[in-house]
Amino acid sequence: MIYEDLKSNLFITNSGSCCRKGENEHDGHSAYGSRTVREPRVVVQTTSEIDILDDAYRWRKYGQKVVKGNPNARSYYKCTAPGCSVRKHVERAATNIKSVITTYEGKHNHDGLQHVAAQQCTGAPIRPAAVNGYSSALNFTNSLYNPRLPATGTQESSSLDMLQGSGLFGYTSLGRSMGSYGNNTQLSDGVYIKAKDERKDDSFLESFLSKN
DNA sequence: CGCCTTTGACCTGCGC
DNA sequence: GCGCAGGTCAAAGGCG
Repeated sequence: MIYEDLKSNLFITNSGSCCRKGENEHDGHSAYGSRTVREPRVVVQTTSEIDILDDAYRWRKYGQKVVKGNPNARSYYKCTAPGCSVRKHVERAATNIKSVITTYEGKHNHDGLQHVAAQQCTGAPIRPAAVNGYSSALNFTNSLYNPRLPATGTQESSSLDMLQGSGLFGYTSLGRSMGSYGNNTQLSDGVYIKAKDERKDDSFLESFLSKN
């Protein structure tokens, strides 16, 4: 209802916009405030009860911050895979509590699915706490998993197709892992991709896709 | 025991 | 130069 302004935003941006100092350092280890985010950035906006869009990778939360203009804190996650420095930020839209904006930075240098598969084989949890915290409030439609949601479904669910269609992030397969959690991560309707900078998007997307 | 979340402090970049 | 805002680190505690 309210997500007028925010609705339907799944866009990929290629950052590097902001700053650039110390780009060699990568990993952001050398500097604290490494807004030196030079990696491709993908912004995914979903309409979901849960904060976390489970994407077949394991993430460790390393920080949380309240950003200006948004009463909802933004959470910072890092991919826990060794050698993988991909980060993501998750925040709820100020205007719509159900809108979850997830920003990915960097490229996974490993196979998320296999990673997950391994996790699942070993019985290791993938996204424990954060998801669990919300799971009770969910009805497990698991729309990401189901590529063929009934057209009569909600607006949110219908948007999935677009995502699936674009193959973005290979969410098609990611859904598998999501299925295991039963996350009801629904993308808002009219999801689209916006490439700010075409240059790296492709490789970035490819990397996402190739991992699946 | 290992992994993850929480939380406060710290650092950096940017605008004024 | 100063203050603000955003981003990250690291210690402590919790949970499976």
